[in-house]
Amino acid sequence: MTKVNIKYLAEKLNMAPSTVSRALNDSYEISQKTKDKVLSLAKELNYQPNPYARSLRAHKSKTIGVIIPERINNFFAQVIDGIEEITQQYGYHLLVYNSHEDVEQERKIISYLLGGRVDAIVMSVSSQTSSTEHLEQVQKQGIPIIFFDRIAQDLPTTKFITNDYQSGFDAAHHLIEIGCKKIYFLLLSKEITIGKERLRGYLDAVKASDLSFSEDWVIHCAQEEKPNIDLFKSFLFPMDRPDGILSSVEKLAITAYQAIKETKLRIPEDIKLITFSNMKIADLLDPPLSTISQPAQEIGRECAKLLMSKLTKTKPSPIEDQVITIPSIFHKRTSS
Amino acid sequence: MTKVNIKYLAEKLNMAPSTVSRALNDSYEISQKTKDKVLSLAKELNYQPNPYARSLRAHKSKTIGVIIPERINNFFAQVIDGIEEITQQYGYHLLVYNSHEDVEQERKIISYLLGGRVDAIVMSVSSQTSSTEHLEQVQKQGIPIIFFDRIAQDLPTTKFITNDYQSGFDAAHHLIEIGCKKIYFLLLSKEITIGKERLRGYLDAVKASDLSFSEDWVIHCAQEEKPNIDLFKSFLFPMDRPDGILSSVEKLAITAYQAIKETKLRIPEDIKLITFSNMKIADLLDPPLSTISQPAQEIGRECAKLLMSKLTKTKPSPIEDQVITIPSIFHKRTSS
DNA sequence: TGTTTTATCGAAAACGATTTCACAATTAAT
DNA sequence: ATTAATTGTGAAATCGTTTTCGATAAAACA
Repeated sequence: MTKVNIKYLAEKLNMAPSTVSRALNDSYEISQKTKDKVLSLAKELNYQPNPYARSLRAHKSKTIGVIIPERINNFFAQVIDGIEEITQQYGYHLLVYNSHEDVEQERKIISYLLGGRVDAIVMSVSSQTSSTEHLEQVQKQGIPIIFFDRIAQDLPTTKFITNDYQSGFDAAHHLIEIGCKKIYFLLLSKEITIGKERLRGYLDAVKASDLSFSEDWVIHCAQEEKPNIDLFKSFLFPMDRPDGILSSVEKLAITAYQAIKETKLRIPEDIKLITFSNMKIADLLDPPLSTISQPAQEIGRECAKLLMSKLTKTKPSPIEDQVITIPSIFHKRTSS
Repeated sequence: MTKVNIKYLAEKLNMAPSTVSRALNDSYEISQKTKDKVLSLAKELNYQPNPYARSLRAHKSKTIGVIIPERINNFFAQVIDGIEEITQQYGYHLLVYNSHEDVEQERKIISYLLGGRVDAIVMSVSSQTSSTEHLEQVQKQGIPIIFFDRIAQDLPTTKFITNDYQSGFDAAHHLIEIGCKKIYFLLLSKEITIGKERLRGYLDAVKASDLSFSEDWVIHCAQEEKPNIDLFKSFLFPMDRPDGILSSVEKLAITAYQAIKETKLRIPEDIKLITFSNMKIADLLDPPLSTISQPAQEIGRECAKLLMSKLTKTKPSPIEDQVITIPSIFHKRTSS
């Protein structure tokens, strides 16, 4: 199989490669007759331009790097769908990486992307990420990087988040209103911004009430499921157990459901539960789970729109340092 | 910002670019002293090789294209995690595309990938895909392509599937054994292989029993949720409703659960249900849902292992035409 | 008729890394 | 002491496109 490239087409047509290239790109300098000849042969031989030669020449890869901390998660899957929906219209490709909530992995991935493999990066940082040197590096290299959901607050760039503080406040307030006296907050990591913001909302709501809040209502959970099950059971069995739980991430709420099932406590009679989650089937759980769901696809679309507008402009304006908030929606179901 | 490339390093070091390149690649032809000088400057200036220049030269992209029909789906997410786990060890990157169960999209994606953007493709075809010309094209171009789960049967390549026939048979048999007299089979599309195989297993189990099977037990569903809800309700309300349902894909089982909820029928007393699904939380549904779950990550790993072994060999042997079966696991829960 | 536009195309450089070939300089062999 | 082999490096070609810079011929103008 001889690979069909521009030079090959040029030979066949008895023309210069430059002419063929221009014809393929519909340049005004080329006569219609020549264009027709080139295009027809190109189609006949099924010519496909080499993207790497192009990228090398143009210093553009038409590729976006996407880094998420977890792939088996509806929220992130929806965000990527949203990103793809837009980028695909502009002929951009998506290189997707999973950091598995691991900073080291995240650093490695970033280093892969530093050589110009992608034109921009959109990411949600791992729950371990506290230092952001590796992310600053990206900016220094001149590669646009934007964040969503779990953001690197200090980096001067655009970040898309939901109204985490407000949602945390509202959810806690709701639990208080329906009679909870002791509301635990499940936290995956102190590092990530969303955790902090949701916690802040919860704290303010609790403190604004006349509940006797204590520091140990905030539960610092592990990444893995096993230790969390044990942890949850340890506070569910005693007499002074909580009567409400607000989970800052879906994963922990699922584990809590499982732990509660084992204790024979009833939801919502004995204990009420609300979680941040983009699960599709919260309705079908036993009992249906109250959730705060994020506009994931829209977040993805907004990220992509911003990047596309920046990247396709000939005069590349820098990405503003701003935080854009897209509100979440609270779905009250039986669990609360 | 001056971009630091090999030529720039060479100038700084007063050496030829070729020497620098060789030093960076740890060539035996270069003295240790020179290597040290080059490496230290490269590190100092944070040199990153340009992947596109490399790819152009080497005719290799170190990139794998992954095409799935649905992103918000645990099965496919797990498969990709499995693929990434392996490919990442070899320094390969993943370009991920969602065909949204649409052949046209699928064709478009394939055409993007034809120009040598990826070294290989691993995919699961859309439920609409009946003709496979576009997939043959890929092979003609010399790009290895392998399939998993939803395979293109006629293409001579390696395909990874689960024991769909057997699982279909076993699930149907199980429903018969626990007393079902009228078992409907939910089919997403006649086109896809897994649907056909699972259906075949179901049919054989039903025909081996003394149930009075009728063609209309096989329900051809739509892609969207709305019409399916109506469709399901239309056969759930009448007196001659089924007392068992076997769903060939998760999505349809979820919709069925919702429809059943609206009819006030009880699961499993009035109607029993089993589905193919990789849902993590089948346990937490109301009632817990019996599933046949596929070893998704392992499928992904096996796909990637095969490709890596083929691609990293200097003497590239062709990919065999074979079907590799990795068995699913049946999880009996309350719904059956 | 002579000069300037305009239309159409080709030659060659460039993108950044790798590799083939060649060539010194040094060391080993005869 | 002369030749052969070895070691370390540089020059230049290459991968496939795009683009700059000309070049030619035809058309338009004076």
